[in-house]
Amino acid sequence: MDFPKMQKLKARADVMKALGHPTRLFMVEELAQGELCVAELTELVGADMSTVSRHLSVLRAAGVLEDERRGNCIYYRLLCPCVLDFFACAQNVIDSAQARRSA
Amino acid sequence: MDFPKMQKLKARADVMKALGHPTRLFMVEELAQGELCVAELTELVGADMSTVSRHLSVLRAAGVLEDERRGNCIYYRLLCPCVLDFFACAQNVIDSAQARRSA
DNA sequence: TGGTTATTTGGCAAAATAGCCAAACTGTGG
DNA sequence: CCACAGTTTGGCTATTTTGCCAAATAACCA
Repeated sequence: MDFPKMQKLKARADVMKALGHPTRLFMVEELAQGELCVAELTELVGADMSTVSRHLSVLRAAGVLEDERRGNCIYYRLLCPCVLDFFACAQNVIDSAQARRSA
Repeated sequence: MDFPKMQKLKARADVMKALGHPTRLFMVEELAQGELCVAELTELVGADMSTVSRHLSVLRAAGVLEDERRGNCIYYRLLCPCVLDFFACAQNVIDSAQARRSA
């Protein structure tokens, strides 16, 4: 496999990987309805704020979210709503597997 | 967060996570064009066959692939082609981030 | 200036992942 | 039955990820 192709694969995999954690998936779902600050997300997630902050930075690094400081708070926003389509497909994968197991 | 919701999130995250590796992404791309056996995928990937086999089992466990034995060979098939849409979206995320950095 | 709130970062330990080798397993054909 | 090709699994180490605490940073207000 040549190097540029490899890099492209890695970049794409990083986006998927960023979404490959329950907490991060949850936060993306919540942010689909509008921006939220770290404190609000921390409340929703129910983990340490430092943990939430780290998850957010993973999503930001992957290009999924962007942040904006307003006063004391830092608000996070969903950048590419197309990632929401992942959820439906992932559910489809799960449901199909379930149906296959039942059959 | 209640327990059933948590489990649903985890299941979806597992699908994303399964796709969150360059080698696995590559294999899914190749399998989009038709089934391949482990030996063929090993040749394409260029890693140890045991490594390829483990990656395939991750994708199978996530419900992305299914396998079928025919004689000596085990063929893997893509189950939900909708995962291919992930690729376009992931590229979109990457390109948008790139554009933002340039601006 | 100092105090307070919101957030990130450093540091650490536990857990998960990745990759290789070697051994085991599965079906084929003599 | 044996030998062989294709595949998976056990076992190991190296690396990465996760999550908490504590300390640092950033912006507000008095």
